[in-house]
Amino acid sequence: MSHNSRNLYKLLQTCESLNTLKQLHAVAVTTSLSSDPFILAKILALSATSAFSDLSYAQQIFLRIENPKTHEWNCMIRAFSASSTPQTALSTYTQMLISGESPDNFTFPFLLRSCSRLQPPRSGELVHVHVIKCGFDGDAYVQSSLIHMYAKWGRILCAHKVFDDITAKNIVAWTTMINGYVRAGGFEEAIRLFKVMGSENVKPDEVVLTSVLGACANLGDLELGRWIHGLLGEKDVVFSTALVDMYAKCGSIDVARELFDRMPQKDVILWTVMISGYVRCNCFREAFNLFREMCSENLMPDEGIIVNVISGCARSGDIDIGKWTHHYIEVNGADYSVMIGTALIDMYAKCGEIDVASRIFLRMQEKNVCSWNAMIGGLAMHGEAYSALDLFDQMQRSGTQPDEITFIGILTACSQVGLVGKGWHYFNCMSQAHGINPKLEHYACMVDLLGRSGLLSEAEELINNMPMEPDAVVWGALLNASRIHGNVELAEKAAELLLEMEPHNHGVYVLLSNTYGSAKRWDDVDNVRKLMKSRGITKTRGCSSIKVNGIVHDFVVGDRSPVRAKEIYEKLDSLVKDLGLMGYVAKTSNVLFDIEEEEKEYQLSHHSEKLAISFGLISTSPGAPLNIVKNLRICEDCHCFAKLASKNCGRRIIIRDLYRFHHFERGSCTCGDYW
DNA sequence: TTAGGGTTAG
Repeated sequence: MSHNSRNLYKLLQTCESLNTLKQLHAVAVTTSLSSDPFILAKILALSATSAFSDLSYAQQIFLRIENPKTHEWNCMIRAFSASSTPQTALSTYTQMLISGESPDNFTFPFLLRSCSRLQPPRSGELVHVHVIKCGFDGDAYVQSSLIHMYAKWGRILCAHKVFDDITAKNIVAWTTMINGYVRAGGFEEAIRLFKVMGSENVKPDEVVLTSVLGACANLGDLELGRWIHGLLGEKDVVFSTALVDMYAKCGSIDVARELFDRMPQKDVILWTVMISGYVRCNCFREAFNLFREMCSENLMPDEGIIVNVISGCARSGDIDIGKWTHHYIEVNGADYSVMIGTALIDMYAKCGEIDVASRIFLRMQEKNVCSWNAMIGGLAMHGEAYSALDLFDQMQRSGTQPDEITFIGILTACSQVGLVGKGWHYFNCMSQAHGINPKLEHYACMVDLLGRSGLLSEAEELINNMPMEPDAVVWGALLNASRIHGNVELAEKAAELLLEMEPHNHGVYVLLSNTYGSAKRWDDVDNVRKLMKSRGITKTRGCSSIKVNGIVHDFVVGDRSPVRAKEIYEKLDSLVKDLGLMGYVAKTSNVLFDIEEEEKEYQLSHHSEKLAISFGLISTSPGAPLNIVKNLRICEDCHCFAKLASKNCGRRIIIRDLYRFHHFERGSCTCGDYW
């Protein structure tokens, strides 16, 4: 190396921006120093893989290298492996082989990283064969890269096979394997491996412990999580973020917040973790406050945070914040991503604005299975069963493969309109045509569908033939169906099993009691109430909220204090009267007390008032006349007034057909409000 | 020049 070359090389080593690099490159060209292989290789490396890399610039340089050696090829493969087009790394590798250069131990880790980012198996398996042929299967770096690739593809057994074949496993191999299990949802296995690692005297570091924290978070293993915290304290931001996430997911949201506040430097992921922690704990106000705090600090929220905030709105039913966030996206960014679009569809659907959800869905350029699922599920939730089924056909025509969530939406849709035959068809289709084995949730949907349609013995038979143990949701569906169809015997059986599983679930007592009430078995009603009392179980009072112009109005059963209560109840009385003229007769058999018919009817209509208001049947806007909104319907079971829409104020209205509605609170019908 | 770690939608 000449004196000039050495000086230029030194300058290149201190180069920190693309501009400087380009200037130094110009110097090299004008002084003919670019013919020096060391100089050119350094310029190539900086343009291809540095923090300020420019891939097309690197490609231009590479093309001018006459006979690139393995080192230069590696440089390009490495650059492509991290680029948005990882498949280019593979074609570069092929060109390298054609050019006559051989891969070395550095080539494969880059190449395998590219493969891990592509759909399996593509060329990944072929690269694995090359690894073996070239004799690099004993290289520790290559082995870890192979484990990583298979694990990322979800082929955890292949990954484990590679792992098992390593005679001297280093900490990186252990970490890759443990993390592979965490990604695949094998949390217990991850922790088991971590313990084996300890028994083999491999000292854990913060990287492997970060993965183990992920397993603790998902298993709710606060004890192990705390132990890890005690072991390392609060290391770098990645480890500390995993700690915050672990505490939040284990329910210790306050500890998570303390840690978050203590962090000297907060990056976007840390903010996301804290906000999503609040959303998960149903602390929506805190989540939103933190989101605004972040925005006010001029930190640009990324996709993850926005998705979190929107999903918080979907769950809390706070459409105002949802719309604010939607507006924020429209103002600050152009098109929204698949994830944000999907979250918006879900939010609008759950907040009752299915038309807005549909418009967003139609506008989305790119859709994945989640987007279709959100829309199908949204339509099903709104009782638009046939639209949901049509969309399912469209989805298949578009080439998107349905998954297990899709079928939950489809079966829910069938349940809405009592499509028993179609329900069976889709249920069977799942495994036969799509290779998806029905899970507990699908069985619960089928039991619900059959049960509601009056096919109680078929529903019971399905439960008896399930390949897994039925859970509380499945028995709950049967109990509810038994209540609807007045089958006391079956209701008792379901309730008994349910109470074994969930002795404190007041909904079970309510449903059972209602079933006895329908059968006029007042002594049994009384017994259930005594049982509840002796077990210290109290029924939470039914409550609905509606937010009008930023003010939340709560309507609790029997509470007559809401704003404009007098007007509302007067309106309601006239509504009930009109309904009577229209031929509506309240079905009072579900009311539990052995009271006069007239009194029952009164209770029913005035229970319904809060729902009528909640669901927008009666406008409560200040100054606005109390109008009855169109599309009034009555729930045959619980007599609520409902509109052809649903709101997710912690409750859902599920529509079966034009004049038959059912009002649910996550699995148990709130008809139980009529105590 | 090479391998391992944190979040997020249905």
